[in-house]
Amino acid sequence: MNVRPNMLTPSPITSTAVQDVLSHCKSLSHIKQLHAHILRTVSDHNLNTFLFNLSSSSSSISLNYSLSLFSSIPSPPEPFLFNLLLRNLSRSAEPRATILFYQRIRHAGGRLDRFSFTPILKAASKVSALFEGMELHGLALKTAALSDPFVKTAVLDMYACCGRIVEARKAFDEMPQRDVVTWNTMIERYCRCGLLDEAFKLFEEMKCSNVMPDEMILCNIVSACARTGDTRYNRAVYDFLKENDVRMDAHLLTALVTMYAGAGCMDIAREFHTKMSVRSLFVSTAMVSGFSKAGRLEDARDIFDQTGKKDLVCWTTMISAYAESDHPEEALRVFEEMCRYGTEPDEIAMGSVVSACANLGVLENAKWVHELTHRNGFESSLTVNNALINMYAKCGGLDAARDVFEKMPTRNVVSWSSMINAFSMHGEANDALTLFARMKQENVEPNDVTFVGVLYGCSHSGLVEEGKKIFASMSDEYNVTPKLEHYGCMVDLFGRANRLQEALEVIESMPMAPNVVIWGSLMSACRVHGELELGEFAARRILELEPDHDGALVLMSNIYAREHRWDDVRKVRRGMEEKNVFKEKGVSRIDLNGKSHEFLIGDKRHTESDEIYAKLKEVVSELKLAGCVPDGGSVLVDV
DNA sequence: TTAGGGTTAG
Repeated sequence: MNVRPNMLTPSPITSTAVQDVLSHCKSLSHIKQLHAHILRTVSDHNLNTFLFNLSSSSSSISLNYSLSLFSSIPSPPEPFLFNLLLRNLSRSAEPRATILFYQRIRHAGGRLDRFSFTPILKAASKVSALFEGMELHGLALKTAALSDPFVKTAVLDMYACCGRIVEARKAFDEMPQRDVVTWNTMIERYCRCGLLDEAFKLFEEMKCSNVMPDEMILCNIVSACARTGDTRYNRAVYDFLKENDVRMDAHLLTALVTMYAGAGCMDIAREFHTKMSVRSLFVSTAMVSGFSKAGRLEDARDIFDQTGKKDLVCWTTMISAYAESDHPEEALRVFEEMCRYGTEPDEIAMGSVVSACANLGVLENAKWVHELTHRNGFESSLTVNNALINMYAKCGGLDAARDVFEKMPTRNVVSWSSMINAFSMHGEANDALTLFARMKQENVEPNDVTFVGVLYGCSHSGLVEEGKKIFASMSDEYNVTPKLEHYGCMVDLFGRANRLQEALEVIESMPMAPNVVIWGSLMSACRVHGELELGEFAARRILELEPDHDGALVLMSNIYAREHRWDDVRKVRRGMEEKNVFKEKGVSRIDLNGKSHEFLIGDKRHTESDEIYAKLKEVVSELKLAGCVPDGGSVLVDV
């Protein structure tokens, strides 16, 4: 770089030349050379231009150099000289430097003008410097800069960012006039600290005050609506946008798509999604997630396939979509594809793969995925290990689940609950209770999920008294309010133990309305114990809630059949056929030497079907000899 | 020679 046209008599360079040369300065020594040249030409004007241009740069070298220049100026500088520097310091990675510089100006007896306040206040907001912010507020009041709406909005924002939302609102209320930016600042800050109702109230007030909301404000309102999870707001927003013909930019569309996708309104989400000219990965991932939650896997896959460069979150969304909707094989395929494309899984991605394997229910696959987690370095990951416990439990690998649990370096309440649930699922209620006691010894607070596991174990193993005690301890000892599923466990506990009256009492004493599952539990208990009258009562309650409930309809027709009310039987059966209601069939699956064998009721598809039925006959006759008589009551008409 | 507001996925 050569900024010296003549070594002996340097001539002054023009402002544009200063700007141009400065833009080519790559290091501190370049800047110093230029500075030296300007000093030798003794031009105040050029020095100011030099300062301006230094201050307008975003590089920290230039900003630091202009700071050092200011400290060498003997008399207090005029605001027009440093306002640009304040602005760029406040936007830099070190906003605190703005406040330090401001303090130096004050110390040197310099004054601020209305343009100086906003960047310093902004810096105070960024670093939560409430004390300095308040000082500036006072100073603005004294110098009448506060009459400037920009300064007032910055003061408001400073209070809100420093956690003083009440003071922010006070500043807002004191403003004689508010434009759309002021309204938005206040609304956005309310949203940020979770005061959504206040934000909505203010939005309504704003509309009454004849200020038209713009896309930024609507963006905030939409995101607030999404956060409430209250779908009534969604419709209101939609109508407002349609009625007012609002212009929509990418931010607003993003907020809209994520809100509607999150709420499961996928057709509206798609409407906005197609309006986007550039679709960010965020938005596409939100669409994939929304479609998969709405059970529309093919639509989810379409969006996923249309998405160009995918990141880990996007891949994971698709993997869990398949894992959670009974397509575990597809989940594993997508995972393998992701790895082929060179995306390394993290804990969450790995957890989704593990839960896909859990739903596959095949122990061989479970072992394979377990190895995979080790190969990827997740041996000590809490979430992955928790998922492994659940996976092994669902795949019949109780010992493997226990092994994972015992080897975990750290455990949380999820780990304990998962292991307790694993024991309960396998009918090992005593082990579940022992583990529950150990959990207590190790001072891990149980949560509602833990109690579902413990109570489930008790009900399946007939530990009625133990179950009663534990249920009572929930609120007495642990401050966990029983939910619907806990009452369900209690109904099941009494029902299985043929204490049907007590089961009914649980239902009657519940603080919430019993659902189909609760009545269903009572109904099956009645069927098993031949309590037809109470069973019919439960079945009727179910049919009130869900007229096509297969189990209740089958039970009703069986009851009528026992009583030889054949007309009623035919009526129920015909109704079921007309409405295409079929008893959902339970599937049994056995994995043998890496092969999975599936059986339905009356199923003859298996290649060794004849041998299997012959063996079954043998077993049943041995059972009869041992005094066990199969109950044909519930298959009277069903078969 | 300058100024105040935004969204978002597993």
